Amino acid sequence: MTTPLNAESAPVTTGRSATPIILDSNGYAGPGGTQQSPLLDGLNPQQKEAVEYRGQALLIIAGAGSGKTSVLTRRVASLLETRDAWPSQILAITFTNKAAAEMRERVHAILGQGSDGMWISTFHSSCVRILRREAEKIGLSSTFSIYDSADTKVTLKRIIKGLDADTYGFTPGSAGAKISKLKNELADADSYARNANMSDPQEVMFVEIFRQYQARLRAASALDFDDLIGETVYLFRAFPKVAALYRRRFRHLLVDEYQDTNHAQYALVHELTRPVTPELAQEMEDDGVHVRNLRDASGAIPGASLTVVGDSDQSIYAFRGADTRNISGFERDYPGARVILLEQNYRSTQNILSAANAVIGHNFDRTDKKLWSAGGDGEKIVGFTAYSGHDEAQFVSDEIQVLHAAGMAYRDMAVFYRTNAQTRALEEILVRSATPYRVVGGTKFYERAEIKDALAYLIAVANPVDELALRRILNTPKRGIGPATETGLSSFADDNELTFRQAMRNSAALGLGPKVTGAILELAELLDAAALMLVPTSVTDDGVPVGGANVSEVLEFLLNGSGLLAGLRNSRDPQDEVRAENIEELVAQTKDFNKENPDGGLVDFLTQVSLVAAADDLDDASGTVSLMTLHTAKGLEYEAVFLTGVEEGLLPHQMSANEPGGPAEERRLFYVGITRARKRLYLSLAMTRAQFGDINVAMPSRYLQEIPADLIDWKQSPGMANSRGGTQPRALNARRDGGFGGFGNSLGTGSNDGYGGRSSYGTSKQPVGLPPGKPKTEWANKITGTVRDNGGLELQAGDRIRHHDFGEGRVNQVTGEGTKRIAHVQFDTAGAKKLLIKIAPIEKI
DNA sequence: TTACAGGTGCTTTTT
DNA sequence: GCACCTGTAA
Repeated sequence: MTTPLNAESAPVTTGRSATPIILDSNGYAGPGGTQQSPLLDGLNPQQKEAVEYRGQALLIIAGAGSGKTSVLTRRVASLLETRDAWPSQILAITFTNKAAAEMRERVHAILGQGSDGMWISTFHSSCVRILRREAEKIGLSSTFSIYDSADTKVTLKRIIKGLDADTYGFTPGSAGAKISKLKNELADADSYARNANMSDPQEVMFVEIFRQYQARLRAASALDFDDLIGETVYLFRAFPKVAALYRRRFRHLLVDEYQDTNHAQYALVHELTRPVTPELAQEMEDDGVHVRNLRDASGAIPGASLTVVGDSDQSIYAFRGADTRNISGFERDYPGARVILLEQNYRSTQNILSAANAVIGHNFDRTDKKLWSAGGDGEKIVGFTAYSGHDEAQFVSDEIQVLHAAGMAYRDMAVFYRTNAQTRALEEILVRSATPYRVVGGTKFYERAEIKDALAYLIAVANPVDELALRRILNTPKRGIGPATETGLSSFADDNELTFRQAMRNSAALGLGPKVTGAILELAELLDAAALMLVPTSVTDDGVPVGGANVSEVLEFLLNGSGLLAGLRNSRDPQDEVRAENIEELVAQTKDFNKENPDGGLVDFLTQVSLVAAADDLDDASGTVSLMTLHTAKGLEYEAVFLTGVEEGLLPHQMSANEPGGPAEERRLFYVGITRARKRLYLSLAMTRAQFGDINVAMPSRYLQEIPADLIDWKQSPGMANSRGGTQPRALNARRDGGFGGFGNSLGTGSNDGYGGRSSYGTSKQPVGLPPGKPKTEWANKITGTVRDNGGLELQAGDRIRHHDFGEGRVNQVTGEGTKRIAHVQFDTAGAKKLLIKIAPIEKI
């Protein structure tokens, strides 16, 4: 379950009066006396200073595993304990809702008292909260919808179709990415148009797409993810008095993961920490807003104190507009800022840290920072080169079982990968080995079609002008309302300046068939009736409305009235049974929501659902292995980490190659992955990887050779590359003394015998490796021409073969063409495998 | 209007 | 390998 939305705290206009102690020129006054606060127990000197420092601006450079969360939490607790702040004066911004919930809990645990009124949430949640309050000021309904990327895509698709913009090469994806990027820079269609080369028809078209997109969102009273930040900045800039109220309220701002803030978020932080001018402060006072005890000698309200925590080495969201200059320019932006470095690592063994340091050291243009641990070297990193993605998954699964047998809980293990597509092979194998696992993020629950359908009903009730939601449910379940009718309704609405919903109510005027008209009216009435359910039946003396239906009641009413659930239940498609169960799960979630948020309304529920992050649905209590992308892994830690797919093209990813700073960002991603591990780290790669349904040969990642050889114990090494040929990435940190086959080498010559490097078994002292030089001779004998197809090996069903590792087996079938011919082999002991004939270590017998 | 068949293109990461 | 799109038949 996700983090409950906090009950709304007191509105700013009635906020409690503030404590006068905001600034302390000497830093920290201390909680009195010589006694050290228990808050500082077990902290090192740098951490202590980070907790106790009092001043306008503080930058904490926190290396991975340096106790950042603990410091941040204690700092908040300390601010409260020393009476430097009331809870309601604190705004702490975290990266995920989960981190926010954790922080809230820990502050509560430390202080044992209410942290009520404190805002601990993500950038997006905080902004929604502000925007819902101030919505009418910027021409929005307070029940505005929040569009996710899928909603954006659908909207853009319609616009592009309407403009025939695909002839200019625009796709919903490309246009969406560009718009998002601009919004992160706080640009809008007009400002973009002013600077664009408008003699370029493509630019003109883009501006038009951008304009129409914005207009559609407006008409639907909707904001996309980027707008949530951008519109809040706009609100503060356009309405100084509104901004002043929030500046007055939030006296202490704390921002986690500052290296991942984009320009819009940076601007937001700036707006919130700006001083209130004497004139404005006076105006507020005249309006009856209590500010006197906050004003300084000049009559102004000084800017709030700002604490940011970050680590540029862990910046992995540049593709989303994150700009590390925000962190590197902090001292320039906030003159007199204090900078504290946390370098001692409390998480990982020294071997893991040494690997991490070595890797990240290859990024230039960074302030050198070396993590160190007092915890000893620990185990070596385990390396494994698999034959295929499935083989790799098998290795991971086997090792998980070994660790588990040795007493490690499943929940303490995690498997990381670069792309979501890699889960397929992993899941297949984990299911087969009955390993309990869960995919964190991935295809998220709320992104499933049936869930989006059900939610669209709720959105249509909460925000009646949202055309997107209405059109989604118009013919779901099937009501005989086809695309022709849908566009008919839409243009009818446009022509008569009606909303889509009003057009539905007036559908009789369209002259459609009685059946279709009836279906449209029935849906409109259902939604109207649901909206009525929400209206409170009475009001208490304090003005609190009572009697309105809660979220689950409305949802169940809609599901029954629309027949959505019944339709799935009665379907003969077995998949629909699962979909029905998912909807039941959603109903259960609304009931949980009611319980956890007695005051929460429909809009609150929808907001919470819109803003869940991948990492939020992590349930620490579940005894399962966690599978997730490297991006999702940030901020988490595990006893044992499997970092899979450490291959060229995957890590670094192919797509990053053209982007400026791409390879460096990929390296940081690798670094983030490594530093998640506490005790055991496994790096694995595959020599072939299935992609887009066919199989490709993969190369070991360049980052592997950046790790000192003595830190890795290769169970199966990719082998030593290549002294001849020379175009391929060079030797990995395989042991130099052994005679490894040349994985990279043989690729370089356009051929491959498969398991060049299989001869090494890491710590094994047996001379299993081929003598140096011998492999070369062997290849020299075998290689004829540029491409060798495993010596021209022809296989057909029925043939017996011998495999280097799997032993003997029988070929059941041969599929594919040319270099991608695949033998489906039933091995006598190793089971069924698919092998790429060209490179598999096999011979016919 | 719906259902289905066949073709196409695609994946980096996410609030 | 799959999701999505398009075109066709009922």
